[in-house]
Amino acid sequence: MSTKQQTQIRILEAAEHLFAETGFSATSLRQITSLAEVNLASVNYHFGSKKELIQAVLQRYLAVLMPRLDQEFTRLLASQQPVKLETALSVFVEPLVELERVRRNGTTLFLQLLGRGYTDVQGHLRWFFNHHYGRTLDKFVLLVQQSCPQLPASEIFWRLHFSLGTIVFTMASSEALKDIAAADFHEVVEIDGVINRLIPYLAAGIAAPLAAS
Amino acid sequence: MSTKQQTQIRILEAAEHLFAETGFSATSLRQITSLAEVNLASVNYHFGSKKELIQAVLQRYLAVLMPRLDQEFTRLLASQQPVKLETALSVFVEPLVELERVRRNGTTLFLQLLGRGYTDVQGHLRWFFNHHYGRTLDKFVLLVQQSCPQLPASEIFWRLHFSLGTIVFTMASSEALKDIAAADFHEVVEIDGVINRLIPYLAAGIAAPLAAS
DNA sequence: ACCCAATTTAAACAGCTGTTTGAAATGTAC
DNA sequence: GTACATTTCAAACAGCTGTTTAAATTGGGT
Repeated sequence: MSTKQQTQIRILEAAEHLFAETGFSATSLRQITSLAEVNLASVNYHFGSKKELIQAVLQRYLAVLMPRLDQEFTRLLASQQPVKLETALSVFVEPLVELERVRRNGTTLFLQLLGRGYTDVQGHLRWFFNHHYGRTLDKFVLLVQQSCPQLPASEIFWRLHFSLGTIVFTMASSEALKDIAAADFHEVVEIDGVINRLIPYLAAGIAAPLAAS
Repeated sequence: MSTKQQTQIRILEAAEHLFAETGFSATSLRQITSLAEVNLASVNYHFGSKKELIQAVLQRYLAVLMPRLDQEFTRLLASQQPVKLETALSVFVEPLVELERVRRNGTTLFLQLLGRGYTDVQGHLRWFFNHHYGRTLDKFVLLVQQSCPQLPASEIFWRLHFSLGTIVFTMASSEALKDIAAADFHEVVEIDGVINRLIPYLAAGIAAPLAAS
């Protein structure tokens, strides 16, 4: 019993590390099992297939994060007057940072995995997300719509996807960016530093005045 | 002579189509050669390797685009007073749209390829870019710095990379986004429509007020 | 028509991929 | 300690990858 969990967790931790670093399809099961120091066949024995392993890796974080977010969205929606956009965005920070409890460097790992999930296997994660957490995401969209009543829904759709791109790309390449920032500006930035730099950028972008068409 | 070019071009056009749609590493040479209706070995004969084929695909557009951009940047830098940020960003539009001349749907194809290049083979394209077009990119950064004198250089660094992420992610998944927009908002958007929606978003994000730290 | 170079072709190469198999080992309950 | 279920393991599977080879074909210049 303890041995079984031992193996499963060894696989999960090796997998998420390699997935975040190199991407899902570029990481082979043999790389994972040799880093985890387990037998190759144990991935298929414990998880069924590589695809299901990927889902298990993501679910470990999503199962913690999404209920927390849902709770926060619901709380903000219940307040009488519409919230400020920056407030709605800031709601992400604490639940994300709490992923450190799932695992050391959990926040960075999860955000990198999210980035990989969207760019690696195109469209797959988007479907998975909408299917499992559509309700929660709808609440957030509603929150943004309330905070930007001057923007038509279609414009908010586009700008939220622009923002998703900003986050996902930044996180997928956050290691490289942190290295460049350190070299060029002698600046040491941690993951919450990146998040706190992102929020004003995203808030300004989402709430930007409409272009004169 | 005409036959040789015929084959090379058939390969390039099949390759860029598949690369844009599925990504570089997920596209096999056999997919390319069977779509192009040429022999498998002709890729290695004409281009040397898959890696060099990828570079050739990108260079076909970059060789047209980057000199045009460099010219525009130089022109704007020569003007006496600093330009508005939206002006600096708008400079990209026309050269990008002119890629339609390289090939039908050239703008979309190139931007998708750019997205793939950054997300697919992590870090590789970034190096390639800085190495070949670093001078041009520096001019653009200077332009942005002049238009946002209140922002420290390091903040501009981060925000420009946020913007790169926005563009690259949006373009890599632009087909999916256009489909969703059509289904949910009965909205027909073309590539220049996406670009024109991006500019106010990016301009507002880059010029966002500094967060109170 | 001949020659030489450029190009195309089918076949095979070694290496990697995810997955399956059946036997060996381990753990657990009686 | 014996029986049973769980887990590990080495080996092999078929299928795909990019690349190379050497022979066959094609092209243009003389």
